[in-house]
Amino acid sequence: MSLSHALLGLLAVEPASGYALTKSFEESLGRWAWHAGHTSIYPELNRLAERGLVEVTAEGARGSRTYAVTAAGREELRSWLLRPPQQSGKVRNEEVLRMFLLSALDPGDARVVLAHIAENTAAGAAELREVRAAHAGGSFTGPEGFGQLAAEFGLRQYQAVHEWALWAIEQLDADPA
Amino acid sequence: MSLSHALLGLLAVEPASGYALTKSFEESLGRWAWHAGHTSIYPELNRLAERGLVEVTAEGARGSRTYAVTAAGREELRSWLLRPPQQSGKVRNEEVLRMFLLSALDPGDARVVLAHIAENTAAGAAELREVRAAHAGGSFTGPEGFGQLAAEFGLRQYQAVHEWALWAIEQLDADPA
DNA sequence: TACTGACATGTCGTTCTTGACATGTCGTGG
DNA sequence: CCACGACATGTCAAGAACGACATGTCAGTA
Repeated sequence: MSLSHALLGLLAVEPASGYALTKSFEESLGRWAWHAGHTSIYPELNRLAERGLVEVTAEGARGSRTYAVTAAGREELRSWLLRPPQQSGKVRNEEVLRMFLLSALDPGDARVVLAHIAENTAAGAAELREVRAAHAGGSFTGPEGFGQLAAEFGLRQYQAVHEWALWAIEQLDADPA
Repeated sequence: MSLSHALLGLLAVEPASGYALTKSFEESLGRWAWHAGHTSIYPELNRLAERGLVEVTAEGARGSRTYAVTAAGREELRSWLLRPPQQSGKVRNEEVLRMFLLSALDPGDARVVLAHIAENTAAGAAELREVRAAHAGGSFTGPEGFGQLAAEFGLRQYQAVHEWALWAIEQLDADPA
């Protein structure tokens, strides 16, 4: 299961509580790579702890527990990341699905949807340019690098989709058959 | 559930059997937008038929049934596609997850993974350039357009990730901290 | 004729995910 | 001092998805 690796990855960069991890999923990881709510995260953390891949390193206010990866967890994460990517990874993305199904609409409707996409991706790109600026100048591994690599990735992704949408509108206009 | 809309979308472009839909998921839709196996597709088709969104229009050899969307199904699909995209769409993508977790590796390992990514995306882009060439010249709505829009989308996606990987390697080389 | 591989559809138990519900703490502002 | 919102963790039932298993047809070929 990939959720376990997502958690190991976040904890490998920086120890955190279940609550903090949930926030990470909401704000960055979950928007791009792997969605999960707290109802999946807490039980999974307990399972990882049972398997000895993470451990509680501190307990704070309001019953919070800070988890960190163990040596075994770090090794498991490394071997997963270096494992040759087998084809047929499960992909789920509702936004991309909408784009794939555009051809099912008549050209007028398709133009509307494409215009929405172009607008949203432009807004997203603008947002990420600010994030990137805020993270600029740090090192590229560790917590700093995480933000930078991710922001740059998302930004390029948004730009690519934005340009694709503009291209598609152009095609529709040129070929109203 | 998005699976139902994926099926409606494919059938709206062109009537097909469950088997043909399964192939579509394996070859294009499932690689980019929404993964599903035949064990999800067949029961869902039956459910859609019960709800009156699709219907069997022909029965062929080996017990095959060709489905087509009904007027109600087309309306449902259209309203879903035009619906304002609410934030927090569920995303799942193991490959992207790997990219997000790169910062958890030491720079040497990260370079290896990034090199793999650069290689794979270059190969994927080359493959899609051929697909695009094969689909060139048709109309942009209907079955033809589906292939063209999708191929172009995937190609740009691959290119963006490829360039991101090269950029990331450059950053690592420039900043070996 | 017999074999093989693609075509074609299905069930079933296990596992995963989700949304609703539940509980309690702590800091801030009215 | 009380209310509120953020912090913090959890359970549970319902629904969805996956892998393994199951069955049968049809065309080509050895």
